[in-house]
Amino acid sequence: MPQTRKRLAGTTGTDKKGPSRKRIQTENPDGASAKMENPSPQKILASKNYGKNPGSHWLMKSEPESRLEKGVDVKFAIEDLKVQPNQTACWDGVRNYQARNFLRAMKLEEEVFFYHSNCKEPGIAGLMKIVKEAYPDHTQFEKNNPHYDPSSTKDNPKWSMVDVQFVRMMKRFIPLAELKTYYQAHKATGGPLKDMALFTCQRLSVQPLTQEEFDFILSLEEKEPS
DNA sequence: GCCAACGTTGGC
DNA sequence: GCCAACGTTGGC
Repeated sequence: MPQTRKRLAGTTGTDKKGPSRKRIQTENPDGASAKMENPSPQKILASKNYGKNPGSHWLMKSEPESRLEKGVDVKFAIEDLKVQPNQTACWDGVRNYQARNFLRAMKLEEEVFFYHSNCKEPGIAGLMKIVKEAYPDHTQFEKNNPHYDPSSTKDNPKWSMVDVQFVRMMKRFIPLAELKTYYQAHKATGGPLKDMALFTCQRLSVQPLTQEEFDFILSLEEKEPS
């Protein structure tokens, strides 16, 4: 089993600091209209049975550039997946409940966009598929792992992972900036990306896509970069 | 169970 | 390197 490290979402926050508190709440820049009309990300995700049906599509984020987390490099680019034995790796280290629940909903053979985050050019790099459904993430029990969770027990593991296999690179890299342009246009016109989780649930590292979102993004491969 | 503020995410 | 956004923590 390949041991790979991916950047994880979420905060386990196992070691709490001292009692000092000083952060001030950030103010909404446009003052008066503090309450947005937008439905909450949770409502959006809940409203569509995302991830509940067989044949769902997904997007998972990973960092393609080196970055140390507790002294361990969390870099994992699509090129790193490609050179694993069987081009397969376990997607470990997810420490966010919503993301974990999506991992647990994933079914064999479902397709997943490999998204490069926290890097020079963020965006969708390629396609992979689920080759093993959710099982306990071993890194939660490893004291020296950056994603060690002392609150989890082997009897009742908190965190799950899946195995993914490389399918192919995108015919061209689909940059975040381009997706965002479509998202903003579609929000106004009601196009396929109007609720895309990449923008409505910005910090979610494992997220579902509708068939329409998935198909639209694939169609961008054939288009000129905009 | 509320909610202040902490710490992380991740684009820019 | 900055910092907005936001999920999580923990005092009360």
